Amino acid sequence: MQDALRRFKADIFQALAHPTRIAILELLRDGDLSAGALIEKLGMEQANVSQHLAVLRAKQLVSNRKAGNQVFYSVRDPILIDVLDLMRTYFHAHLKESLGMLDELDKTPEAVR
Amino acid sequence: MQDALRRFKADIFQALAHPTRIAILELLRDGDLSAGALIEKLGMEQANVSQHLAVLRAKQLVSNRKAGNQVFYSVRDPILIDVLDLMRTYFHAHLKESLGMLDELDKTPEAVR
DNA sequence: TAGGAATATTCGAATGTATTAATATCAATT
DNA sequence: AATTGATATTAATACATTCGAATATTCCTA
Repeated sequence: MQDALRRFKADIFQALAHPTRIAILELLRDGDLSAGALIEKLGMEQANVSQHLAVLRAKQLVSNRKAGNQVFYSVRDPILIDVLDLMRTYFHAHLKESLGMLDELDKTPEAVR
Repeated sequence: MQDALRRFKADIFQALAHPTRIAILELLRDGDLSAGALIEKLGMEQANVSQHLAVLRAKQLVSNRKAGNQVFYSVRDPILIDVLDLMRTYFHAHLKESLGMLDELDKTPEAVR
């Protein structure tokens, strides 16, 4: 049982373990977006984004609703946003040591982080 | 820059994306443990655990200190524990739907979750 | 109902990750 | 300095993930 739980947790983290999927969740932070809107904002291949969305769907991190021609995605549980926020705190505390990005970080507009 | 940040975040999540590594962090929750103690508690191959520890070290999720013959590990930043706790809340909210574990879950002693 | 727009799926090649077995390193002890 | 105990590293194999290209599906509208 413990192990099943940990596999479940690991699966969620695995779903978060890609820059594009993180970008998607961050874009969905403030509300729904259509697949097309995501593709445009990400500036990536349609198929690629669609595949990443499939991963997020499979792990149930997002929910989707069809509206005619389009599919709108949203973050399924706001706890996930809390997790991302907590991690952001973590990243800010450790990015400097981990990479040599301290100067760049300080110059980065708030909105970007 | 944005992208570098997301790669960094994804890397951290990647480090968390394995049941054994989650188990290690959970074992380290309440204090340091030697590699040997971890190996014993996990009941896994020495080399395997050591490699997972290497991943956690590489991503700086744990710190280690040598004490003679042994190496003691600890969670480097308590925020990580908070993240795991948040995730636990998440799992409890969604485990039932995600897997068919509801019965097992209800039978599981509190201490295990 | 044919065509077009939006999205999803499948396939293959490249790359990355996990595991085991074998070996190496390092510190303590004799 | 040789041996032992604790931990780390390397190498090989198996398995999973990612990506782009091509194709399929679904819904809308002419």
